[in-house]
Amino acid sequence: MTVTRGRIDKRQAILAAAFTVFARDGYRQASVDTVAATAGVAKHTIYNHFGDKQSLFREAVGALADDALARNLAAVDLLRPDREPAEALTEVGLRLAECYCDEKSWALRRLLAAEAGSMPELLDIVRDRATDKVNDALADRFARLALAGRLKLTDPAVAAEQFGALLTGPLETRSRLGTRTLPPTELAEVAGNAVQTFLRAFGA
Amino acid sequence: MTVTRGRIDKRQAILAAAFTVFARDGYRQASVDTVAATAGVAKHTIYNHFGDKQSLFREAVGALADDALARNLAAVDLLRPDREPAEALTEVGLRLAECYCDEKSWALRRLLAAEAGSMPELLDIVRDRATDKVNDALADRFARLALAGRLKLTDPAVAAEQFGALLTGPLETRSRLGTRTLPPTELAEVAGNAVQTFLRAFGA
DNA sequence: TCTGATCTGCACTGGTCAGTGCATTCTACT
DNA sequence: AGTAGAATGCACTGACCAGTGCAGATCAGA
Repeated sequence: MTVTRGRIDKRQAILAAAFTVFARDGYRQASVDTVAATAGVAKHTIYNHFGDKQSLFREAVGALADDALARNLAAVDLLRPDREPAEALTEVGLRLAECYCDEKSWALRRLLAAEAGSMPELLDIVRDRATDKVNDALADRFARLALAGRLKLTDPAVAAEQFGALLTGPLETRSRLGTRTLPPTELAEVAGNAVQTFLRAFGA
Repeated sequence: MTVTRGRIDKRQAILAAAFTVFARDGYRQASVDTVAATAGVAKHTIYNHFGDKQSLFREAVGALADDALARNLAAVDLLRPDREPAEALTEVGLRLAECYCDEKSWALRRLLAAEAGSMPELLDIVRDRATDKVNDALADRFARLALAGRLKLTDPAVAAEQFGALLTGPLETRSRLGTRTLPPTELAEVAGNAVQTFLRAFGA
């Protein structure tokens, strides 16, 4: 359609294929040839677009972070101050847990951990583009709930940090770093436990 | 001294060097030649002892898990039912946080995450030899405290899971997967926050 | 139809590395 | 002193892979 439409399509296809392959094989193990084959594209095309393997990896990770951000913010957005906290928190907790346990989210975290040593800037990319914003949004909602007298807390940021921890910690352990898929009932159980403890500590 | 003393010493030296190198370079990137050089040993000696690179890695990870287990259990052991829970929990929390933030512990977790896809049995090794036992010990202490009327909780295992999560979650975020070293004051802050929230939820 | 940019297929270089083979040396025990 | 198991040094194979070069195909817009 537009001047560079075909070019943009290739780029997207490459990024998607890249993440798939990196997620499956790991950054080092994955070969650019495999990415090219998966994307249905010549290896040269990849180098034309991204320069080298590392830049391709960075961009693929960034794209995934943007994806994750959108889904997480949509979940947090359900936490409106006029809703009953217990009910709203349970829904938000479950949604966030689902985001966190998404296959691609696990892959992203494993890739980050694997390459944190050699490419520490990756962590900043993901934090700047996703993690921090989700945490801020959650803290903002908590602050509003506190103002409305529906939560008792001194520091909304800490509350957000801990709500997240109560979800992610158990999920990480139980799903074995994402190598085991949790049944929906267990997801709900973890979210329920988190909300229960959170409200015991901070409920009005 | 004994018949195989020299042999055992070599083995230990290799395991220590292996973990150091794997921790620094990652499993794929690390070369057996580098491990041999670091251990001050011929490459052949490594293959004599461990067969191949993967087995060496497994054994090095297992040894680290044993180390970590000992230090974590020592921390949990401070939680005696006759102590004031607030005080004891704070001390235990801080100790556990220190264990968790140990340089080698971070390296171990990063290696696990990196290779979880290709060697899922690693996760079982570490869980069987360390994680599960620490959690069980903690749950056991919580159960005793509840019996003594010093905690109000329905499920000690869930309480232990969540106490751990309140520590590890914030530590993971703040230290950026272990790439940033937390100042002792921040460690204490995280532990303090965790204990405060935990006692708000479960304190008698 | 022409032109320039992009894409493709293929072959190639240079480098790394796991694992092996062999001849030699060391060490501990008898 | 003698012997067997262990350790060493070194050279080598086979495989994998990032990145490049080139010659030709494709497709856009003028």
